[in-house]
Parts: sequence; structure tokens; C-alpha cells
Amino acid sequence: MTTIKDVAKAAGVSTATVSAVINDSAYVSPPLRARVQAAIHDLKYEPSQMARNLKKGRSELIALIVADLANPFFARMVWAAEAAVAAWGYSLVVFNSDEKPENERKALARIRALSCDGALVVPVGLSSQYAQREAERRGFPTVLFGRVVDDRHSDTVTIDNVAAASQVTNYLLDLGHTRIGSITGPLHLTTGRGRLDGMLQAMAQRGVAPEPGHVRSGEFREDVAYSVAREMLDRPDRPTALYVANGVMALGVMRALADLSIHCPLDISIASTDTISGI
Amino acid sequence: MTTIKDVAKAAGVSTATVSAVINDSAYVSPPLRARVQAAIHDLKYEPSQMARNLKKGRSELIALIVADLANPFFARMVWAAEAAVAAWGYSLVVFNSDEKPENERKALARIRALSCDGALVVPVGLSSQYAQREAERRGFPTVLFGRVVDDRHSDTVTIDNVAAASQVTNYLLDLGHTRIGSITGPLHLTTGRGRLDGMLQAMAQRGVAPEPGHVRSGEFREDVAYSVAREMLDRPDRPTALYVANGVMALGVMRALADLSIHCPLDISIASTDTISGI
DNA sequence: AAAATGCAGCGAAACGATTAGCTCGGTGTC
DNA sequence: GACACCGAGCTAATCGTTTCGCTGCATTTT
Repeated sequence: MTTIKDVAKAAGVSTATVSAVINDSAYVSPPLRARVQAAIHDLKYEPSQMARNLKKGRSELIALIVADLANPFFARMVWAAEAAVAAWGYSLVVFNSDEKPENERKALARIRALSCDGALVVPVGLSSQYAQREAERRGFPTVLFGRVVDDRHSDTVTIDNVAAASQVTNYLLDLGHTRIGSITGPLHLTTGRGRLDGMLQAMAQRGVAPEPGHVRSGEFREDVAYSVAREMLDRPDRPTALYVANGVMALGVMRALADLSIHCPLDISIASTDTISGI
Repeated sequence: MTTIKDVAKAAGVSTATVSAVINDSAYVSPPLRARVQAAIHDLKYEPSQMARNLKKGRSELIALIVADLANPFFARMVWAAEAAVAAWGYSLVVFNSDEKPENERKALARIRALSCDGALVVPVGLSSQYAQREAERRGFPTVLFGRVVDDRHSDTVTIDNVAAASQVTNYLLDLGHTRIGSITGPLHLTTGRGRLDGMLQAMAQRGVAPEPGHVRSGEFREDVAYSVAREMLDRPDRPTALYVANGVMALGVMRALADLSIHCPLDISIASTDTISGI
């Protein structure tokens, strides 16, 4: 590999001058600058990002840890994050915690080792762990996404899950449904608990109570939603409308409907938070 | 940050010994080893991956350049690639060329600068550019995925597009269809050209000729497929079956069908290479 | 003319690790 | 007892940059 020293030698200048030319960090007279640039070109020199990183203590790397890369919603996040960081000259390192705290922990360790300049994390959300981890994160730019953890020291981007669920439930109520069921996510996550709460609130406000068997929780997975839906819907007293916690689960529900020959929207209404294209 | 020197000082040994303990690269007597480990623990020392990289010339980073991160098919590739590299202790840096050669070129440059240890690339596929780039890539472990470019020096993973399209077309023919149309991808890509060729071959072998207006090409995009499908299908002489080049385009076609109140599979059969969940 | 100023460019010390080569004391052999 | 040998641990060079502080030289000020 050709280094800055080779370039310096070829151009008959010091490495400091080459560096100045590369980074435009100091005035270099036109003739020297030209010689340096010619040498860079001739030798096909490219600065080593690694050496630069070591010296500057920054890596121009941003990390993204998502809770489930197989979920199209989070896959879309990769797309968005890549575009954003690329626009600033950074590169994106992607990790999948797969909803496992252990994987998230490993990823965070690796991120520190790589000296990433910042991290975007969809936390797996066991708040106790975050408390202990908070100290480590202190001073390291981290933004939590989607799920709120009990950690008042981290910037977090999320939606108002309760309000969202409440709105969608009211919409179903307005359509005239009274037998509304729900398949929600894990209740230890705000995206699970909050959406369920919002739905229950909306129904309570209208004086409607969901039947016990019509409200079920599960993981944010297509197959889980499928099983739950098959079970819940394969009975005469099934709900006439279903609020499903997220897009992936809605897919599972749709598959269950197809298998049970229940037609949507003819026989049942399905609503969900965060749809994914294809539904 | 705490460095290897701090640890060495705290443990009363040289940095070489600390390094030996960390990497298990040389015998260190139990007492010293214990002291070093204690110091590492006390100081919460973590080796700087960057410094290590610089010295060893490897980054433990694998790059992935996909042609379109918004396409669920490639998003799924991110999932698979992340899992694979993580299993080997590497991390995945993701780039989106967005089907633009210029972006791909930039990503490749960045990958070299970051000293990634290898790259997985879904090439945008203008072969001329690859020829000129081949020299740069020489010696750099690169695997091309999905699309074959005119470059006999790169390892490539792909499917037999012609055979795949041929099979699916034969299936449609077996169902009794004769008015089969196709919406294919860009013809400068093997995933575009090959799939069209396979379809035409299969039809020719059965003595069936597609109608001119029933074979159209476009970009691998949902909206493009939608427009083309609307136009092609909103006529009385529309095909009774359609072979669509990929999953994203099939989504667009399905949307067009819904808008035109054409029912699938009642009124028309739709087949595609690489479905995406949700259809 | 001497002193002061400005400035282009250089030399060398970092950054934080790995590792080749050396030292130094203890064993084993003749 | 002299010699070679061995093995644990250290010293210092190295990876490829950036950057602080210095050197001369040319110009301006007194």
C-alpha cells in the first residue's frame, strides 16, 4: 500500500505538507500543492482511514442496533439511517440484537471497541439493564428509538403509542364495531404495553369492554401472530374487528384469515400500528 | 480512555505482557496473568480496535453494498449478512448504491479507506465500469451477488435467471394460459435480461408468441411496475397471465390490479421471481 | 542597518496497539 | 566449572496518520 510517506518522498516534501494538502488544513503554495497532488495521483494514494481514526479519535462510523432486522419496519430503518449518515460522510455499522439483551450488550461493547462516533439503538427494553449501563453510555452519543426505557438520561425518539392505539380503536368503534379484539406485542415494551393501554382506554371511554379471550399478547413476530389469530378467530364468538400491534403481526393475522377463509374487510376489520408494504 | 499503558503501569508489567494476556499470544505466568487481568478489570480497560486494526492491517469489518436498500429482498440480505459476519466476530458496514454506479464507486472507495476485510456487492451492473475497476479490486476479497457482470475475475453468487423464468413460464403455460405478458427489470442487468429471455424461450418452445404490447421493461421499482401494469392491463386485450420480474414489482402490479378491480387469481394469474412476504 | 514580523514548510512526537529481538536468570550437559 | 540452551518478560520499533512547535527566509518597521 502506498502511504503518505511515499507521497512525501515522491513530491519532495514533508508528510506534514502532504497532510495539509489532503485536508486543506494549512496554506500550501500553489507549486508545492501541485506537486503533491500529482504525486498523490501518480501513486494512486488514498489516506488510510484507520490511521486517521487512531490519530483523531473518531471513526466516522455510526452504529445502528435494531431489535429485529428481519422485521421490514426495522429494515426500513436501515435504509433511512444509511441515507442519513452517508449524507454526512459517515458509514453505518449494523447490528441485530434479535430482541436479546445479551446480543445488544455485545453489540454495544463492539461499538465502543470500534470507536463508533455515535449509536442509534432500538432497545430490547429491559429497563433494569439500562440503568446499569447508563454510566457506560454517559458521554457517548446515543439515541434510543421506538421504545422508551426507564432511563431519563438518553435521548429517545418514539411515537405516542397510547394515543395511536386509542385513535385507531376509536376509528373501529366509529365503524360500529363493539366486539373488538387485539393482538399486542410483549407487554414489557412500551410498544406492547402502550398500544394495549391505548386500545383499552378508548374502549373504556365508550363504555365498551373487550371480551377476555379477545385480547392476547405475543411476540412481535409473524408466526406468533398467526398462531394466536388462528386460535382466536376459529370460533363462532370471534371479534368483528381486530387491532394488531404492528405490521409484521398483521401479516400473520392476514395469513390466518386466508387459512380460515375469513374475508377481510368483508367478514372482519383489521387495523394495525405501522403497516408494512404488501398488506 | 484507559490504554494498554495504564494497565501495564497498574499491573507493574510491560505493555507486551498485557498484550500477551489479552490475545493469549504468549505464555504468561499465572501470577502475572492474574495481576494483569485484575488491572484490566479494575480500570475497565477495553483494547482499542482502531489501534489494533492499524497495527494488524485488518479491520474486522465486512462491507455490504446493495443496489436498493428499500427493496425488501435486499433488506433481507442485510439481515442474513449481519448474522453471518457476526458469527465470525466481524461487523457489517452497509452501503446503498441505489442503483447508481456513482454511489457504488464512492462506497467502494470508502470501503478501501476503511480497510474493510472484504465486501459483498450487489453490483449496479454496468460491466464497462467493472473492467476498469477490476485492477483495484484485485487482491481484495469481493463477492458479487445476484447480478453477473462481465468480469471473470470475481466470485459471483447468483441464480440461473433464464431457467427460473423458463420454469415459471412453463407453469403458466401448463395452466392453459396463452396470452402471457411480462413486466421485467432493466435489460442491462442479468436479472432483467435473463428473466425476459427465459420467459421468451419457454414460450417459443411451446410455439406461443407474446403480443408486443404485453412485454414491457422497467426499473425494479414498485411504482414503475404499477404504472406499467395500469397501462397494460386497462385494455380489453390484456394478458390472462403476467410474469413479473421481481417481488417489489409484483407488489406494484397487485396494487394496479386492486385499482382496476381485476381480481387475482380469478381474472388473471400473476407470477414473479423472488416473492416478498406480504403478497 | 538592525530588529521585528510573517509565513511556508519541516521535524518529530503523538494516537494505542502488536511483535521482533533482546536480556537475564535458571537448567542441563559434558 | 564452563558452556549452551531455554523461557519469561521487557525494550523499542512499527503501523499511517495528524499536528505542535520550530526553522529560516523574505519583508517590513524603526
